[in-house]
Amino acid sequence: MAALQKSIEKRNALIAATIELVNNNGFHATSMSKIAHMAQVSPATIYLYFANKQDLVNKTYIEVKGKYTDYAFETYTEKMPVAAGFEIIWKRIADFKLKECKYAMFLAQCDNTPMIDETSRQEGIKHLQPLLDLWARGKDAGIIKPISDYLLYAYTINPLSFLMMSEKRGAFKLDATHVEEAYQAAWSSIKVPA
Amino acid sequence: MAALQKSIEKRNALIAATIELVNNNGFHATSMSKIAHMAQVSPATIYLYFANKQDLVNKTYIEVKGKYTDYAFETYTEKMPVAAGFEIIWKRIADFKLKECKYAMFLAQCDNTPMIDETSRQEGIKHLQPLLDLWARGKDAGIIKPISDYLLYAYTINPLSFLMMSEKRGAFKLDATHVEEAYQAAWSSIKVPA
DNA sequence: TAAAAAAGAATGAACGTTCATTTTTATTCA
DNA sequence: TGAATAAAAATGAACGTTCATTCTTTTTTA
Repeated sequence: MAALQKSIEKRNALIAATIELVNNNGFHATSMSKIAHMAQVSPATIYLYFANKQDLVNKTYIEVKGKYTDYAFETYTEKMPVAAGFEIIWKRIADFKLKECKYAMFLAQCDNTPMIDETSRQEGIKHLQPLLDLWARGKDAGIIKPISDYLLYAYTINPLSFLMMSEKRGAFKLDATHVEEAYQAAWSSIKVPA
Repeated sequence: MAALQKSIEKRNALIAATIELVNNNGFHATSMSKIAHMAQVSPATIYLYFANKQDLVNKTYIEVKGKYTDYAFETYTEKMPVAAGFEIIWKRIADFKLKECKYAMFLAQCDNTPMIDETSRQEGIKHLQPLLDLWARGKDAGIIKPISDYLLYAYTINPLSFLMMSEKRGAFKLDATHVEEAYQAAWSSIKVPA
């Protein structure tokens, strides 16, 4: 059992090192030997846990995407009214992007480059289903505009990535006031006018 | 004059090759020899036009960003009313992201990875000034919500990047109806309610 | 005919990955 | 319980390849 324990620690260390190095230097400048060095492991050891570099980065992506969606839906239940449920999910996601911004940055990089295999990308999307279901409920009830889920995502959730990135670059501080303003902007853009 | 002419053609070919290869394979998998081959030039020749790979990609970024902002503001003048001016700029940008999507994809990749030097990044931002001025006018007139320009950008312009990327992946078709819906969402999110 | 532009071949460094060993762990038997 | 041993995990060195860049030579231009 101690052996398995140790293995999981090493795997976690490798994934953590991958995230940090890719965030700071990009995928192209992140070599297997640098990942190994940061995880305090031999380069050869990586290949006991992952088939190759592509597999390592794919698995890292899926793992981080999982953390993201788990966090997003943790306090949400399907019984909640549409508007309240949306606010809860939106604010959890905002929270995640602020508090776990190393994860959010990694996802932003993955989502805007060809570094992730298409299959792994789709694997990561699956867990957003509760949000899509909420939107379907909202459209049926005439609370949310009857437009594509891609548009809804683009105007509510995705802006948070831009804001997180701007903050990371030091151009902008996303404090509690800004978060509330951002939420109002998000909700304004998709709610059916009274 | 023929010599200079030829030089500009080669430079353009190198920049076009860089955009295409980076879009398809990412910065990490785009080698100088592949760029040279696609531009029908010797690898050594690249170094007559650019100091090194980083310089090549920085200059490509600035050039593409210039095309983007030139296009965005082409039909806009400062005399226009706020709402009309915003609609014109927004729709020009939407147009650019749809019609010149190879440029838009390249910018999305640059803006979400560490592949561009910070100085080149800031060089590229400068040309957005007319939009910032328009927003200042709109805030003064009580037409646009008095919130940070980063929030305004995040909720109006940036969603177009996400939609363009979704379309590029084949998940979504951004037709004229969707563009109009997206514009309404954008404007709803930043206008002061009546 | 001199200068500028371009070329292909060559460079050392760094890459991802594999290989031959060594170290660690778990199991077996006294 | 403790030495013997087999299996698993981990290693550092080495592999062939590819990289960005430079060097020397050739071609083109003025």
